[in-house]
Amino acid sequence: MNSRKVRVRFAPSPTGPLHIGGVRTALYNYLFAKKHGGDFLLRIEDTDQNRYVPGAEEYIIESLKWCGLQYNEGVGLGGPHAPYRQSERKDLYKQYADALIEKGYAYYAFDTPEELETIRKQLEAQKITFQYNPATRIRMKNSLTLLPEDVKNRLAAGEHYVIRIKTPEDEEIRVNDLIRGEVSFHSSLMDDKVLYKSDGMPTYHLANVVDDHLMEISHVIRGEEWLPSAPLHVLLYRYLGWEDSMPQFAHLPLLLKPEGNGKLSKRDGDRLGFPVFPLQWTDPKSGEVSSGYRESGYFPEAFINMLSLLGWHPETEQEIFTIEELAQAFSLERVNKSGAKFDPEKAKWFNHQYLITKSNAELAACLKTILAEKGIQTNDCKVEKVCELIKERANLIPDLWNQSDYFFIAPETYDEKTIKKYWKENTPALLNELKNLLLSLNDFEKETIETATHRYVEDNGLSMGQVMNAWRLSLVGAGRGPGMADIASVLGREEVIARMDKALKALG
RNA sequence: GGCCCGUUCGUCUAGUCGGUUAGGACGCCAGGUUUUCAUCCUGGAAAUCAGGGGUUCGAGUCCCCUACGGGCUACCA
Repeated sequence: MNSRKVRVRFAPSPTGPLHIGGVRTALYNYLFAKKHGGDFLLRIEDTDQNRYVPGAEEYIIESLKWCGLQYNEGVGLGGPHAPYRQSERKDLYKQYADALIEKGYAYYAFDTPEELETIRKQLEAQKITFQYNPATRIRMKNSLTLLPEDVKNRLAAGEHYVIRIKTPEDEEIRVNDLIRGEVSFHSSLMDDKVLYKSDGMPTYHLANVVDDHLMEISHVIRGEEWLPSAPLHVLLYRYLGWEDSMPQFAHLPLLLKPEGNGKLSKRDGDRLGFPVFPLQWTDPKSGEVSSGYRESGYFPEAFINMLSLLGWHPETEQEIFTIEELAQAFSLERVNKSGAKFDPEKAKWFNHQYLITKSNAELAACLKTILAEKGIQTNDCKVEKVCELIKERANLIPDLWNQSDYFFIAPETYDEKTIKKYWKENTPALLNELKNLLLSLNDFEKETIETATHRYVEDNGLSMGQVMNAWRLSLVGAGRGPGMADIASVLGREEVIARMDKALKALG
């Protein structure tokens, strides 16, 4: 049992965009599979037709692709256990529900949703929560209480029914969790969950267990919200006769809101100003747009690296990992038990770490896209040079533009603070002298400019600050950016002189 | 309400076999480098290990209780 091949799955429900908690679950599954040379599958759990959201499945697939979480089998790819979409496996599940009934581990229930709702409401008034369980099922309308003849007639008449598990009355059910250790539940507190719905679809519980078994899943790595139903799943494996090959469970802690309490939700992102989704998502019904990491200018490697450390810690203090290194270092034993609050600031730091290691050509490609959107014409050589100069200053891809705009567009305004600090009475005279000096140079290479301007400062007993910062103000419009010789050489002599003239005119 | 899980600097966390000045990272602050910003370097503040009881020569580490947080409690996943 322990020597069997590692096969894990990511099994989202297409009810909307995948949020970063889901991506992390997929990531941990992926890393675990990679680490053990196993398989990683994508299964779509669309057994609830009412909650189906168009585009969600495509979104999930595209997200995994962007993150680089390549799966070996699954929706869109196929594989030996196809189909991988539960709605397409619909016919498969009924036989297992029937088998359970036959063995006496499940039963038909004819109570309508309305009837159950009424009972719930009545009990709620008495502050009692209704549970369909060993204690109450004898009072309900099901094949345990009805005459066999009656049941047969109802079924023959096509009456709506569900199939519920027959929970044992007094049994301790132990679930071994790879992250939490042994967790036990008492069966008397569990309910007779519906396994098969009246619409002919299985519920998550049945479909999940059946598919995991059929697909030979060795480890179920999923969110903590599933821990309470784990004993039900254990029971199902047992009743279906699959206990020997039951997968091992690992329930991941949840991702929490950055501030306040509660788990991270769709709303938090845009309220707090950071994405909760890997990709931008437009709600097909409301048209509401939620931002994504990709569109916000994160690199997938950085995004993945950041997520990997949210709830897991390697043995060393290394923080920057390629996905291969992550797979190598990953282990479920080192996954935390407690929920993690997401920190947008650290996410930016991660991106910066990746951004500065990118080649100038790669960054230039990113910047060129932005320039094109803005309709700015330029040449590749310049864009690459600009990227080299400003990469230390950028966190996200859009910063490539935010930190380099002045290379492409002359300043329209001049920063007040910088004016106050560096634009003195003698500044115009200095800039005019500097202008003449620049005009007299044989070429406009960085080194030439640097040598000449430095000598000018020295020969005239000036300070670097008073000359360079005023010059900077005239070319950039503010006190930021790389060295002046760099900026000037990229801008070119003509543009530099024009900007100096413009500043002299504007600031006097 | 019931059941289950959790609780180390603001945040992510190290700490797995009980003996540490409780370590790192992000962020923050200060200083340095730099013509500015950013980077970089150095330093700093920051957790009485949720609280209280035990066990022990000794507990963040083991046990119990309490508090707080979270999850689940659908013919949703």
